[in-house]
Amino acid sequence: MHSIAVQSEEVFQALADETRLRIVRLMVVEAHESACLCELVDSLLEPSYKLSRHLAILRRAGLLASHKEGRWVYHRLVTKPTYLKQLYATVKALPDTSKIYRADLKRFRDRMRLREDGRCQVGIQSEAFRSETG
Amino acid sequence: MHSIAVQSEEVFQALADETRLRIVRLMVVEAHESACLCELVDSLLEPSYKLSRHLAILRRAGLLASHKEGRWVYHRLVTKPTYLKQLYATVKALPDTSKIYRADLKRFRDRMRLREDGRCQVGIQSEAFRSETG
DNA sequence: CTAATAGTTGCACTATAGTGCAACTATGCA
DNA sequence: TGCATAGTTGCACTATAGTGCAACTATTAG
Repeated sequence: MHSIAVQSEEVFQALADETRLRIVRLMVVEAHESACLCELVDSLLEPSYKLSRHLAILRRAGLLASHKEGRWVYHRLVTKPTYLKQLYATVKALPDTSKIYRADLKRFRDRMRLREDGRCQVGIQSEAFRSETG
Repeated sequence: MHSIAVQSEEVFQALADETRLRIVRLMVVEAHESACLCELVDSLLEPSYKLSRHLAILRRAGLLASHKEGRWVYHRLVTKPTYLKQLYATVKALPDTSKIYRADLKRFRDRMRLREDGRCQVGIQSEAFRSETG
């Protein structure tokens, strides 16, 4: 799973970008759960191409594992090596200095409620979420 | 001390560089101790202008606090907010994938032994340390 | 089969970050 | 006082990272 070949500073590089940190902040809330791209798109109000790219970086750094179910790719946090557990503890302890996180989290929780049978079925709903927080 | 104005991703940016991570890896060993630039120069075998720059970045991100004693500036880790404690726990748990850290640590320990009265008095000794590890 | 769409990626561009060289500032010693 | 040196920083440059647009691939529904 987690490749020993990943350079140590790469895990910090993975979180050194605002968007990627926003993604991981949402996912550490329920670290055993997964989220698909459209759920993240709706929560973060960021374009899918952008988030798809960032998810790839997180995956390459060993923080995310992904699996496909039909059209949907679900991403979950990798929690196995100790240092990743510690890293997520760091993320959880961060203050919300720019207030972005709280709004992200609310949208995320609302968005996850749209699941049916524990899976995302509705695709991207950004327009609805955008006007809610407008 | 630690400024509330620091952006969250900045603490990860601070460690997203190999050299800066090498610095912090040495300092977490004895988190209550401090080190001056020449001690780090000799341990990491990197030029002083480079390390001085990197130390400034770590300071700006809130990870380091510095104080001057005569010609020497001593730097120590800031441990106060919970997330920094967690961050250093992450650093401690990292594997030494590229084997650099072990050599750094040995030089660091050797170099700290050159202190007199708990203070660095000898200035930069890189040449001596370079041939030791040559 | 066609159309819609979740998700990915090429290309080109802009923005940001790291660093070598040289010079500077501050401190201590002879 | 002059010299040495710990430590810092300006300048110019190279390297790296993020992103918008457009196009692509894979899956599903009608």
